[in-house]
Amino acid sequence: MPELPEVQTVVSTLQRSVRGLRIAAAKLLRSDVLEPAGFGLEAALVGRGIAEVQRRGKKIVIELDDGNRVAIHLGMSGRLTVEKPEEPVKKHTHFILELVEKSGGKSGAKQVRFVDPRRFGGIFWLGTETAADENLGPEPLTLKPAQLARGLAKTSRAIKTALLDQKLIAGIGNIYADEALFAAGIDPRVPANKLGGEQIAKLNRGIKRVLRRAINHRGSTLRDYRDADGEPGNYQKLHLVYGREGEACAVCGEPIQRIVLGGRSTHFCGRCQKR
DNA sequence: GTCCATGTTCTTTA
DNA sequence: CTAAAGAACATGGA
Repeated sequence: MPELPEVQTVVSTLQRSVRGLRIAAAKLLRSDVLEPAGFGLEAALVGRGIAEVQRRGKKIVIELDDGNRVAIHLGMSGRLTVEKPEEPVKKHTHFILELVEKSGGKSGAKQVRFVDPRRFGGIFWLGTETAADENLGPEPLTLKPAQLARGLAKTSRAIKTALLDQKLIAGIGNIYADEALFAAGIDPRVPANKLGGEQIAKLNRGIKRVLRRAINHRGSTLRDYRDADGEPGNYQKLHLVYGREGEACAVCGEPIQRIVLGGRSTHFCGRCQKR
């Protein structure tokens, strides 16, 4: 469920509560969520401080005070939440980090817990060498139109499908692809390499506008998504096409259509979005 | 029971 | 060989 705005919100809430803390314990409750398989994750983490928490595409990157990094991908149903150690451990909890103040104080211990029922997500040990970047295209919030144009020119897939390709642009998923195409007034079925320069510029602005607004509203909660404090997002209320099949388009009143593109449901307004 | 789901990767097809 | 299309992964909710 988490796309760039949701992951960014988790990272922001996490930064506030765990940056600078020391890892007192680490428990991997389900080893198959870890890559590389069999890596000594717990030993590598215990005793280290958390230097920084960052986002790259849809990945959460935790940087330790020794320069090593671990990435967490939430997949479709994953959550990374901060909880008190005495809180009951939820079903499908695969990993727990126990954190304490660096200056000894045993009070105020907290845990970061990774819960992921569907297990499409995972934990990736990056060490100091592996780039968090691997297989990821540019960040959409700082993307330049010429960069976007270069990526889109390389493929004849429908623009909607191309936007979901993380190697082309990192962080956009099914919700924001539909919303960005509506914002830009572009038909999701148009082949990516058939878009004109003006349309690409419009799309680039649409992507940024939609993602920024979604971040301001703390992401979209459809079912599973929560930030690190357990709070849902609000942007789902402002979706103009996603999940609104049959409802009147907010701009022209035409019913929103739903089709399937690249195996994913796709929502758009047949009147506002042109080829 | 059926269908669908905020994602990615592997396999098959053209 | 390569790009695109399709299937698969695992769980739960409607």
